[in-house]
Amino acid sequence: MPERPSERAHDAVLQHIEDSLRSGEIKLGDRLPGERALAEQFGISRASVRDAIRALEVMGVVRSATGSGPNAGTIVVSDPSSALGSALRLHVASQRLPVKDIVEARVMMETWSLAHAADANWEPVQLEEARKLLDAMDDPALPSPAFTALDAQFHVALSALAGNAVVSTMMDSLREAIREYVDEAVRTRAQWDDIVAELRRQHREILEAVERRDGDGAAHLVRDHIEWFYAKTL
Amino acid sequence: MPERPSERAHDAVLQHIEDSLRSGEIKLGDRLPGERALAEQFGISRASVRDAIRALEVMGVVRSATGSGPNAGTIVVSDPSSALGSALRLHVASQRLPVKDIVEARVMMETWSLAHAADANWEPVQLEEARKLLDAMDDPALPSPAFTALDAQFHVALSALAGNAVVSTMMDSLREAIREYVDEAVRTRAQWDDIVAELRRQHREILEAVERRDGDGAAHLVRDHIEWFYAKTL
DNA sequence: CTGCCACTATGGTCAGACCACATGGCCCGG
DNA sequence: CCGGGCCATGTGGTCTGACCATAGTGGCAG
Repeated sequence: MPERPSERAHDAVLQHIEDSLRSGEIKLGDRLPGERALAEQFGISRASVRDAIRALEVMGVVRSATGSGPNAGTIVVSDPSSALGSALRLHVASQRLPVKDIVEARVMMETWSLAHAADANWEPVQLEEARKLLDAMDDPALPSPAFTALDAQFHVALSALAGNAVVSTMMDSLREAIREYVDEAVRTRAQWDDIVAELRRQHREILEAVERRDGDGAAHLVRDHIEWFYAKTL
Repeated sequence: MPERPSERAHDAVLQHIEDSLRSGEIKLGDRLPGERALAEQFGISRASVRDAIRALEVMGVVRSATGSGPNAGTIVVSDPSSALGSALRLHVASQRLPVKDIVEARVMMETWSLAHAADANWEPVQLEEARKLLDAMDDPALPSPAFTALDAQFHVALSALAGNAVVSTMMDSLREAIREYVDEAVRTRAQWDDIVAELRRQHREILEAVERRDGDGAAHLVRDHIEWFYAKTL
């Protein structure tokens, strides 16, 4: 198999980073060598190194910052949610992925999460944080974008109870992908106050179902909750 | 709204492309202007344009090719699966996303797909293509990587029956994220021939359940199928 | 001891050049 | 008139070297 399809200069860096990540040689929070150092190390130009870094940044694997000190440079983070969210958002924009399917997928994941949360081992503090989010959402003076942001955090917090990082990450991504879409729809919506009141009620109801370990009940409630909201706004 | 959070030079291009995508000004299959043209158009350097193009490429929104002619240049494609798959693979490598959760998420999506496929309107030709994949997998001389590749296609074809682009895309991504992982496990596995024989049997069984519109049956079969396979190999 | 400021290392951007590649048309020979 | 080979052209890919903006750091002066 003498195939060498990846002669691209920056692929070498990409491959090396991935291998180092897999072997544990570099891990979350570590700083990568500077771009100039990597360029010399691999015998390629700094521009090509930047290509690789850019790719990693888009995928949410690293974060770059200028300046000096411990917070500067290229640091290994792990933020799959926003990375996947951005990608999905663009594919929604290009009409490759219908919004309807996004919502449907979200219902699938969220019902699954709550159904499984009933049998999972989560810390009571997790539920408490979700409740604090609901308390914050009770503020009548809250502008709608702030409300929807808290709403997103609440749903992510709930889905995290199932203990599956992939599912909650993807849920977060889906939400992020259509966030602007939803905010725009909400902004032009009359009767927003009435909708918010109903959302608050439904949220409390869902939280109580989770609290009493009623997985099926919580799943049904959240399905109705999401579908009601999207029917009302979109 | 005097906010200018995006001072980055390449963000302007990114934003413009996204807007053009959303407005339908550019659509799938279109060619973007050349990098030099874009640089002049936005008053930035070609390097910054390349940063934006690279980001789009990583997200699976465009594809770049050298040379001239209709197949060269930067073309709008829409390949979310491989893009999300690559990103997920790296996050698995960095141990941010456990393989166990990937498999669990895959079970969730695939059971959902088959359960919904029973009520969905799919073309009989879709089932026929899935069957052809199974026929190809009957070849006893098939090397294991080719078998698992066909297996992946079969599962994607099945999940496509539910008619949800987001779910089948994510399923494909999950599969891609742990493909090398699975292939490696399979390669070092004794009794591979026996496993393949059982996989073939289960595949036919699943296909038949879908064919007779038995959604619950198909869902249960595919759950057992996936969990059996991963218990056997990983 | 304190506050200011130059120094330094980082990523971000720019400019201009050359390379590898694929096409399409031109030219020349048949 | 036709066919094949060759080169002009335009594409992305890479390289070089420079300068800018930023943010810690450490020394220096008060």
